[in-house]
This record gives sequence, C-alpha cells and structure tokens, in this order.
Amino acid sequence: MKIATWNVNSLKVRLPHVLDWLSQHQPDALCLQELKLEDRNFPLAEIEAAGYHAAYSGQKAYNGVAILSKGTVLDVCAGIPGYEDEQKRVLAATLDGVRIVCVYIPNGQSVDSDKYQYKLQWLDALISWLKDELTRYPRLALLGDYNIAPEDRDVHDPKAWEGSVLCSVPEREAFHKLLQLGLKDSFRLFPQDEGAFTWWDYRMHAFRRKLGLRIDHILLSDKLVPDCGSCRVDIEPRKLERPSDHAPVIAEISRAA
DNA sequence: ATGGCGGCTCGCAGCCGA
Repeated sequence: MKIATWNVNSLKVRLPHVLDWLSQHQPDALCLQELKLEDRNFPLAEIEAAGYHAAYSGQKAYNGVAILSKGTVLDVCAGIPGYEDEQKRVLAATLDGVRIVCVYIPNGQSVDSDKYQYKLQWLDALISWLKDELTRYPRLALLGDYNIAPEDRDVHDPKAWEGSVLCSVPEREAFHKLLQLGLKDSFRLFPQDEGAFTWWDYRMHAFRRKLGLRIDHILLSDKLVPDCGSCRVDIEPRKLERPSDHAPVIAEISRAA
C-alpha cells in the first residue's frame, strides 16, 4: 500500500492540486494537514468523486487534519485522548490492519514564545499516547507535518538555523523520543539526494534557491519497517501555480503476508 | 532571514505559519 502525507495550507485553495495528485499517484491513504476549514465546508463530494473516502477533523482558519483513503477505515479517533486541545491536529484510523496516525504538530513560532511551550507539552502528550497506541496497534504509521527538522542534514543552512524553532535541541529530543518508542524515519531507510526537503518559505524564492527544511515525515513502527519498499518526497506540486509551501511525502508498504 | 509570501478573518490590517 502507498501512504502519503501533505500539508496543503488550505484545502479550499489546494483542492485542484490534491485531486490531480490523487489521480496521478493513487495512494491508498493520504494524510492532509492545515485544511483551514470547518467540517461543514469539507469538499466531500469532490473527494468521493475521485474515488476516496474521507475522515476529517477541521476548524475555521487554522489547523485541521484529514485522512483520505481508497478503502474504508475503522476506529477513527480525533485528537489525543485525555489531552484537552481546541486545535484540531490529530486524526487516527485503521486501514487494512495499519494504524494511520495523521499529525499536525504545533509550529512553536519561536523558542521564547508561549507557543513553543505549547509545542513541547503537546509533544509530551503525543508521545505518551503513542506508547499506548503502539501496544494496541503494532503496525502503526505516524505521518504528518512535524515542524521539526530532525538533523542538520535536514536543513539547508544548519548554522543559520541552529537553536531556532524547528531545529532546537528540545524539539529534536522530542523527535528522538518518538524514535525510542520503536518508530523509524522511513525516509532514512533509503539513500536520498542531499538537500531533500519538504518545506520552502514562500518568500525570497526559497524553492528555486533550494533553501528548504525537511519537516514532514513518515515514521513507521518496527513491525512495518521490513515491509517498507520506498520513501520519497515529491517536489513536483511545489512547482505549480499557487502551491502549498509543503511537498508531499510518500512511502510504499507491502501488505503483510 | 530584521522583511520579502500567502493563507485566514463578522477583511480594507493584523495574525499566523515555518
């Protein structure tokens, strides 16, 4: 099965790109972040016309996550159980025995802001929930916009970004804690080009100049790792008119025997 | 990268993203 993640930065604006991408790549599941729309405005008819089911948890103007899938999903769960949060950032569902967890991890704004503290607390809550979730669902994939560049090689200019939000030590430690749960960064299971990023600032022609960060990830539980055949970033949609500032990431998982 | 763009909103300026 093909699973993918894409921060679309407004599903209303990016719907044509999403529909084109679905028809081109035919993923079995596509996790979306930053829908920026309420559930009553979710473009369900268009998604269904493209041959996909949709589970979604949206809100006005900010955040919002969805899981589009070819097959029907089970046990849909929005949010982190037991963690009060008005911001719609998590959606989990089971597809063909694989627990798909779609996350939009808080941005954090800057290391000295309240939003950064929220980000770290939020990550703590995510980690303790996932520890539990992994015992229930050994075949689990955590896909989304992590807003964390795990290593210096995930940053176009590590010196300039050193210690700043998305790259700070506490954020990278939280990412490492996710790995310690028994998850692996599927992107690093395979040889990749240098300067492979998933996000480029809209400003300063950052995409053209290859000034990006790798902050969107697909982590796989140990049980899924042996079944993973590929993981790559598709930078093509970033070249379109009115693109999202993020590119999709896709991984291929062979079905369990 | 001091900002620069582009999305959003009881819009016509300010907030937020990363």
